[in-house]
Amino acid sequence: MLKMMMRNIAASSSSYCTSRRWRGMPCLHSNSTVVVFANDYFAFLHSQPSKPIKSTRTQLEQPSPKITTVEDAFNVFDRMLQMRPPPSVVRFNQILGQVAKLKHYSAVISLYNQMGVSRIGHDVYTLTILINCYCHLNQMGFSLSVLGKFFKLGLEPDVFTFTTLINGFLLKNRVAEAAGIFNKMIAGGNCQPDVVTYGTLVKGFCMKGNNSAAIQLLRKMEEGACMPDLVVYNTIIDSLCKDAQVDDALNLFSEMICKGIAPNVITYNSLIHGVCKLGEWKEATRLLNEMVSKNIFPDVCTFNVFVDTLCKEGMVVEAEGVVEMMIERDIEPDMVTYNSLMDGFCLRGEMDKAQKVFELMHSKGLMNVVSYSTLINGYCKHKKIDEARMLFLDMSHKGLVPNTITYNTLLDGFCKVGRIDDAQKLFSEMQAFGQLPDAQTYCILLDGLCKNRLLSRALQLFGEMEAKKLDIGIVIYNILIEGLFITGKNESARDLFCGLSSKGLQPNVRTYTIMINGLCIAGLTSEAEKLLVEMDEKGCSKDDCTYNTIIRGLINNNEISKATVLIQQMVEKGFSADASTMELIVNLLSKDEVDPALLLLIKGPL
DNA sequence: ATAGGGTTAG
Repeated sequence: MLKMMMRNIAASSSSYCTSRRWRGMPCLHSNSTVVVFANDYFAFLHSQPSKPIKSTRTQLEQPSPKITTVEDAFNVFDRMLQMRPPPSVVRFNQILGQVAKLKHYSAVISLYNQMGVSRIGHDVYTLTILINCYCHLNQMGFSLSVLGKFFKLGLEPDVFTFTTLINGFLLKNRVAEAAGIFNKMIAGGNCQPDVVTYGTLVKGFCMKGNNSAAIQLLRKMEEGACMPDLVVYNTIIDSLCKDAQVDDALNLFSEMICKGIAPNVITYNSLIHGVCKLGEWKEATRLLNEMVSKNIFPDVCTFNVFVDTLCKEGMVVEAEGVVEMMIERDIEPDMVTYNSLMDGFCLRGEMDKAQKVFELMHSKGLMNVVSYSTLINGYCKHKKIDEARMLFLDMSHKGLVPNTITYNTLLDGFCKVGRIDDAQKLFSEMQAFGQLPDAQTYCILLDGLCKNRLLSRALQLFGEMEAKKLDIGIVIYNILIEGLFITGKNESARDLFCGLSSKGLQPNVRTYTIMINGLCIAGLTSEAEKLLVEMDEKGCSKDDCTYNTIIRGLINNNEISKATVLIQQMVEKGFSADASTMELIVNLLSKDEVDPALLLLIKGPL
């Protein structure tokens, strides 16, 4: 089996380079890095003992039957309500708590209402569970009215209650209110925040992308307020990893260990995810080795990170190998696993295989909104819009509610095949069904309108965005500027660009590239070159797209020597010519208009 | 005895 997998890897490795991360590096090299990793990884896994199988004794020792479904809960609850005298509120709380853990928050609320009808009393625990459910259902208003109930009943909210509320506000991005409760706790004296309260706030900072504030709070905790625990460290380590600050994460990781706090599987999963995203396979393997040497065993999440990373690098065959290994090791692949695999096939355009995974999931009863969105995305990206639409209709029949991401995916699909009217219909439809458009929705639609040269409709949409007081960022202006160039409104494009700073916005690398492209097409290469200088001055570094754009622009305007200088610069910086730039260069070479050494430079040593 | 914070996929 392993040998078979190795053969698969060897056979498939040379052609499987779709990595964006290693763009600019010779393809073969990047692949061999991955293969080295994959070999190490597979060999490594086989050399490790399996995770100890849970003894059946502990299962027998469980005092009460565990509730695994909402139906169970309703049945047990019914029986309890009929008992005379009724069981204590503690028993009811246990059921509510378990259903809440299953994330069936509205079920908890209806169970709670049944308690009320049967005149079962409730206590601080009950109400705290209730608040938590309303928080997760985005109904902070009800959460607060439950808080009012405390006072009416003469109950004292405790640190659990306040922490739950703080978490609720943070989930809704209402940081000020969350901080308000926290400060009142500190000032109040009788209910001080504990490590969970601090941990919740740390998470809030991390969600806002403010890692340094999170670390500051950590330091404050260390000073004595209350000692940080593993969860607090995990929160920050994960956030650092998500922001590609893996070195900082690893430093914090060592610091944590020095303080005597042992990492767990979650810590390692975050770190492995972080290094995988950077393409650092060796480091991922090292961490995997390290965790097992500490008797921390990879779980479904760990494997999913590897499956997903391999899929995103185009190595679906290898990812399938990892899935087989999971099964071998008694770790059941879950929705996340299959969704990643499906996405991997979609990325490679192997839609039949993606469809097969989808059907497999269906037969296992493992389908969620993400599964549909992923496959819809696959079909859209390959312009099979009708298949995508069918799936979209099918998911509603299965009782799955399309979310904003699903709508965005399909919207983009319609736009990319030029079906703008369908897109705008869907845009109204999503709002009618209560799915709020987000920033990305507007970007997709605006871009669709611009790319299809429907500038007046684009400007109308932009007007709506302004009227709704939406936060209009640089990405939206990039789309508009490009749209103005596409429709030949060069002057307006330049005006919009020049007016950015007055709106408090900084052009980014994409903005400059769009400007450079537009100016070159208009024949204004010297102005485009001025922007290149401006980028340097403003510390906005050029990417491969910028280089390809200016080089193409110069060649098309017959400024070959200037183009040559930039080609050299591009290669020195580790970027490479894309297909269309390459075509232009090859064309020049055939006309003897450029130094043949240049081709070698671009293509690399033959 | 029962309640609150941390990991993976579109």
